[in-house]
Amino acid sequence: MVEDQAIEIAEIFHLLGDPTRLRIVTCCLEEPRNVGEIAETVGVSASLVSHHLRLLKATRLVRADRRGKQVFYVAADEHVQKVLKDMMDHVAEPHREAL
Amino acid sequence: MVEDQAIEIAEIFHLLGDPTRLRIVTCCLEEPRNVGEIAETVGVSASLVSHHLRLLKATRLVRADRRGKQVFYVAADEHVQKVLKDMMDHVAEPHREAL
DNA sequence: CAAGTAATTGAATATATGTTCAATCGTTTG
DNA sequence: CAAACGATTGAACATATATTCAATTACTTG
Repeated sequence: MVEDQAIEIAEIFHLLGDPTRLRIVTCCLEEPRNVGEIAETVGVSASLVSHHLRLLKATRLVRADRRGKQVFYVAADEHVQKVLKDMMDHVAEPHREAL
Repeated sequence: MVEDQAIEIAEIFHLLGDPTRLRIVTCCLEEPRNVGEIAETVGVSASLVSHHLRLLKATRLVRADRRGKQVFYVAADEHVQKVLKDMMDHVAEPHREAL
């Protein structure tokens, strides 16, 4: 893997590497959710959610869609879903000791 | 996703979210590589590689195997490979503008 | 157009983190 | 056993980052 690729991919992993941000992404993985919903679901302030969404949007991990006063966010594509699913499998798998 | 899961998964993403560390993991993805090889391939000091490998080992993303003076490291399981592959697909995909 | 609601922004801060350098440890071998 | 080699460790430091709070923007509606 060349360094440019590594930097680009690491940037995405880095975004998913914060618990709050990860929960924000998973919150709008299936269907668009507005900032208020996300904030309540994740259990943090709308301000914090907005800060995180700005980063996620900048890297195209989510897309924004304003409807009146609210802004709805949804996960950008299916790769994110696959990555998350693989990672959940990884965590679910029992640890192998002393191979 | 519950918070405990989020924290555990985010911890792994966080480890892959640093370019140097990501390159270290990909370096020993196919076959075991010793610290010196990894350091030369990635282009950083053995000390830095060792620091990163300690974190990666603690989260079971890599496993260590000493052979004489050298210590060989290899990626822990196939989930990491799948996750990396999905992410490379994601990056490779052309960006969709103005959907 | 004023009030109210939803979301964003910016500054400030406390904390976490990547990297370097020197010292130490574990192993082999002369 | 001493020297050499590979790897690890710890301290120190500069930088990055998550979070909070207050102020501001965007939009709707009375």
